[in-house]
Amino acid sequence: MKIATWNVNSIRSRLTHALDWLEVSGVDVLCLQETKVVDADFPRSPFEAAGYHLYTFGQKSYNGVALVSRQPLTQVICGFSPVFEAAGSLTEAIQAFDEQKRVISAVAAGVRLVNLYVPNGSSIGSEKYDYKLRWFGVLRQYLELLKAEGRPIAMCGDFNIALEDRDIHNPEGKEAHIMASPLERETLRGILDLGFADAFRKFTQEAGHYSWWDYRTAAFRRDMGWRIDHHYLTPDLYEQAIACTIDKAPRSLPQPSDHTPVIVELDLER
DNA sequence: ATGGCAGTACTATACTGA
Repeated sequence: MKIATWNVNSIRSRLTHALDWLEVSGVDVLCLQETKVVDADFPRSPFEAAGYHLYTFGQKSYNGVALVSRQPLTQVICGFSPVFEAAGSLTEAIQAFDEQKRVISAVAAGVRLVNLYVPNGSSIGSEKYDYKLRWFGVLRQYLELLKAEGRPIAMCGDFNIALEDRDIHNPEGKEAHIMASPLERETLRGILDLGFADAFRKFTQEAGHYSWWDYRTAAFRRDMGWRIDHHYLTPDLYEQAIACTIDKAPRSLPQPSDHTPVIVELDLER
C-alpha cells in the first residue's frame, strides 16, 4: 500500500496537478492538506470520474484536509471531537479546535490513517505560536485515544516543523525561526514518543532532502528547502515500510504548490 | 532585519501561509 501526503495550497488551483500525479504515482491513498474549500464546493467529480473515493473536511479560504483513495475507506473521522466524544471526554475547549479543519482520519486495510495539517505558528512567541503548541496538546490526547482502537497507525501530513538540522538547507541560526524552534521540536518529539517513527529516516540519513520550498527568493531553483511533511508510523508499520520517497516533480511544474508529495510504501504482508 | 510570492475574499487591499 502506497500512501502519500501533499499540501496542495488550494485543491481548486492544483486540480490538474493532483489528478495527473495520482495517475503517474499510483498511490492508493493521497492525504491532502490546505484544500481551502468548503466540502460543498470541493471538486469531487473529477476525482470520482477517475475512480477515486473522496473524504473531505474543509473550510472557506483556509486549512482543509481530504483523503483520496482508490478503495473505499471506513471509520472516517473528521476533526478531533468525535474521538473525544466516543471516549466521553469531549469539552468545549477541544471542540473549539475543530473550528479550523486540520484533521481527518480513516481506516484502510486495517491501518488507521491520520492526515494532519499542523498550524503554522506565524512567529515565535505570537498568539498563533501558542495555538500551535496547544494544538499539539490536543493531538497528543487524540492519538492516545486512537491507539486504544488497537490498530496500527500511519500518521502523515504537513507538520510545519523540521525536526532536525539536517532537515533544513541552512540550519544556522534557525532556533529563532518558526518550524525550527527548540520548543516546537521538543513538542513534536513528545508526540513521536507515544510510539511513532519517521518513515523517511528509515531509508535516508543524509541532509538535503526537502518537501517544501518558499515561493519567494527562488528557493526551489536554489534548493533552499525544508523537510516539514512527514510520515510517522507505529512500530508494526515501520517494520513493514519498504520505501519512503519525496517526489520533487510536481514542485517543478508551472504554478506549483510550495510543497511536494512524500510517499511511503508499506508491505502489509511482511 | 526586511521582504520576497501565492491563494482567497473581494474588487483594493488585507490576511494567511512557512
